[in-house]
Amino acid sequence: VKLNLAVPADFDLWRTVYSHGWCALPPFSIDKEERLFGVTVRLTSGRIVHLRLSGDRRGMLAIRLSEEKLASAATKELISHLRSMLRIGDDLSGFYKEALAHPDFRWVAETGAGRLLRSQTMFEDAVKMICTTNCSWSLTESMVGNLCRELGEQKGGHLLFPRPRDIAASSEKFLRTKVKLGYRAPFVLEFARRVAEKEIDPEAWRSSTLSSDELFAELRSVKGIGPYAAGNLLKLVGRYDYLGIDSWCRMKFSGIHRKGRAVSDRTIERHYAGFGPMKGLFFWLDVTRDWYGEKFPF
DNA sequence: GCGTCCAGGTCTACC
DNA sequence: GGTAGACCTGGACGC
Repeated sequence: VKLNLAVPADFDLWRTVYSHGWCALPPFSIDKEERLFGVTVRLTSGRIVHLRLSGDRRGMLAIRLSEEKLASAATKELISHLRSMLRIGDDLSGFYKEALAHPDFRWVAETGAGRLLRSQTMFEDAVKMICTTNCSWSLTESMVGNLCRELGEQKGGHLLFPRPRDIAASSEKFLRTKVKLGYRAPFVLEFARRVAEKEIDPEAWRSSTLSSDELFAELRSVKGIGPYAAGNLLKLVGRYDYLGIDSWCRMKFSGIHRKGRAVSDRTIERHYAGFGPMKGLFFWLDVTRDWYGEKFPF
């Protein structure tokens, strides 16, 4: 099945795909030769659908589905997930207006940058974020790949991220030795169990009416989610008032603004303090600016 | 080949 | 509320 989805004029598929590292982790995939973005989605019926997207036409997304047929309700659900993952409904016009006022950030509006790719669920985003902490990117890829292969599902060679109950049914030993989560294993297991038992509802974080400070505190109450992880998860629910600094950002900031000299987080905080509630997005785009000159940044 | 260091941090214990 | 030390893993680095 082929579908066309209308998107806002300022939406750019590849800027969104390469907004951060998630596009390199399953259930996302990139076909560089065909210039297609792949994603596998689980519908509430349990059906698994693989999509391949091309964004060559401005204002339109061309979608190819792995299915021969799909009922209209299922198609509607699929589109809804896609819009959420690609942040198609996010209104960035205010942000772009503000960006145009900063000479160093005019490129942001011109290139359609600023939509940060997210997973089908907030649970998946949170577990992946824990898997980025205190390790190299290659280890993050290994942990997420192992979670999908060992506990998720597969269809047609396409991996799907495990549900909370799939992880909850495993054990700390399995997560340590097979999935290679290391000391993160008890954190991920406890989080998955609390979500599976409906003690925590990560999906509600996306529409929470709490203030950002309160939501930040709630995210921090999950073991394994510290200031870095909470700050970046807030960005994935559309709140950009925390920076979510890690050593990679620190190094990039130092190269861009301090000639490579070591910088403290307080210095970085001060640098973006004048950017208001969108400072987290200004910060992230600043340190990833060199990605936007590349066809495939990684 | 082997030991050490540290990375896209966080927790706990202790002050 | 601030800080030291421990923590899994694996790749980079020095010897």
